[in-house]
Amino acid sequence: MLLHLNMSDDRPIYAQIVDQVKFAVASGLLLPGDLVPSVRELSKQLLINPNTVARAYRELQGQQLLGAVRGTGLQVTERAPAHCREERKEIVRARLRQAIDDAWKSDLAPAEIETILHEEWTKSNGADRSAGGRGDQGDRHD
Amino acid sequence: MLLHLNMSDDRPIYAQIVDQVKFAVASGLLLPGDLVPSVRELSKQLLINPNTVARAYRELQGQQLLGAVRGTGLQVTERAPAHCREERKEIVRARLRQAIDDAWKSDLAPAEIETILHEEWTKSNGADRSAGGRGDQGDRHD
Amino acid sequence: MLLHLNMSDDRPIYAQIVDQVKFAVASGLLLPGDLVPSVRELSKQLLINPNTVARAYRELQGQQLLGAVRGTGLQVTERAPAHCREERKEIVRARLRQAIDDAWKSDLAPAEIETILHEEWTKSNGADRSAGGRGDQGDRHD
Amino acid sequence: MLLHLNMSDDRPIYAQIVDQVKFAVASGLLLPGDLVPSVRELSKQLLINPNTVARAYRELQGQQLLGAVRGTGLQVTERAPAHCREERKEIVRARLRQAIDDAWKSDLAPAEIETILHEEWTKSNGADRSAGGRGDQGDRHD
DNA sequence: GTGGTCTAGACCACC
DNA sequence: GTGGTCTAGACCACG
Repeated sequence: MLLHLNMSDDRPIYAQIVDQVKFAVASGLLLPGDLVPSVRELSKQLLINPNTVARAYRELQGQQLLGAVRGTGLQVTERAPAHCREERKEIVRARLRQAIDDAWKSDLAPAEIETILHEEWTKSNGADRSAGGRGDQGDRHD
Repeated sequence: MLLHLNMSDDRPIYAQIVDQVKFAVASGLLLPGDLVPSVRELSKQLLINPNTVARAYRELQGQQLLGAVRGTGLQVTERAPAHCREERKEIVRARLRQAIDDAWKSDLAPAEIETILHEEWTKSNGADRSAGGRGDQGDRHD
Repeated sequence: MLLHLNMSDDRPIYAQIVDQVKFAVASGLLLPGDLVPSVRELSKQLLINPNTVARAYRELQGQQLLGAVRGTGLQVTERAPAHCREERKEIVRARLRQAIDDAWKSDLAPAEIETILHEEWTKSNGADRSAGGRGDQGDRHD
Repeated sequence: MLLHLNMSDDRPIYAQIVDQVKFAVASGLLLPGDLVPSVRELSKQLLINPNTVARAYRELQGQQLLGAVRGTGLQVTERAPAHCREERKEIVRARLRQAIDDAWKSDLAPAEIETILHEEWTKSNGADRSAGGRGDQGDRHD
């Protein structure tokens, strides 16, 4: 399934959907021209109200990441991938900055901060990652 | 002034107060035994509803970082500094991990992530920091 | 090609077709007695659903701008040109009035409005127009 | 009453509200810092569902013309007036351009177009206008 | 009191 | 079938 929610997350459902779509676009799972699941279908998949899905999609349309093709559905726009990748990068950077900033403000020693940074980076690096483009983690391209 | 809020921040005011106090304790600005400003006084300083301050203090009492001294006010507990420092460290670590994780999930190239990490760390390191405790490092006038 | 659509326009496709035909009639590109393309052919040309074309033609028949000729197709009626020209004029007038009205309501200064009016008129006037009918009204310049 | 709807208008209610607010801001009826009517109050005034009002306000927040003050209401932002005035101007200009363009495309004679333009402008100019700033139709400029 | 989120279900226009 | 609009009513967090 393309999208999946985390009900125990405290973020609003609609916002999670927005983010999932952005993720999918940023990572190339959704390409320009692809149709996203219809409001009704996705709401059935996720067991939520269609309005909630519709709201998420509306938000994405407002940011011009999705475009309506009348009577057909909603389509990933041309500009979406660049936009999403850029946004993700900025978010990562902002989070990082804030974390580091907080560390300083909490009077953690520089060495201590650097240690944490290094630890987390190697840890994440060690985890065998596989994601990206069409083909997912499956090892076949039909 | 000990605390300052950011009204345009999207976090609840009471939570901002909680965090500010924790910061102050973690960084040694507030030491065990110090009295925090009274609900009434703080609410006047910050131009907010006394209930909001009260709620923040209640939260802090619940975490046993503040303790009531009858007829006097609320004071920082003995266990607070260690607790706060530990908590800050965990928060920093968690944020970092999440940022890195998101980077991976967004299909950013490892090199790209590492660059951002490095950039932000150097940037923060370059900024001449001065904060921290009382007596030993600071020249505060209150 | 006689008609061309703008899929990214927010107006319904069938309405766009209706308008295009009216334009063509108003400007003399289509004269009374001319046959419009068949539903099947036009839908193939424009890559749209035949139902959509049919709906547009139905609308035009309803306004008596097209008439069915049994076994032949739909042809432009005698009354169509005058009707279309009149309608276009009214639409232009209405749009203009609304734009000016909005300008007033928005508290734009009269001078400001007049400037915009003048600017747009000169601009459009400068663009070397070439349109127009067949035979008699030929290729007019200014 | 600050806002009023036109139920016979075919535009969505929420969009009408959005526009009304923008008008009010552009014309100085609402100034930065002013609170707009609460969702519940406005929905009662206009006899519509609170959700509909909320949606309009959400849209305005998305465009950063309104900002939430928690527990208090929604406030006109600093940047709103300039933004709204600019937008109105662009809308007027776009409508005008489109009307003129359509006129050309319909093969109306230049003189004819100019006549219409002139007629509508003088007509609107003749109507004794009064609007703008606080004080409504009073004839003073503070 | 304020706005924000979500559900449930109706009706519409378009293709 | 598609999305878009609107209503009605519930629940939550915040001040």
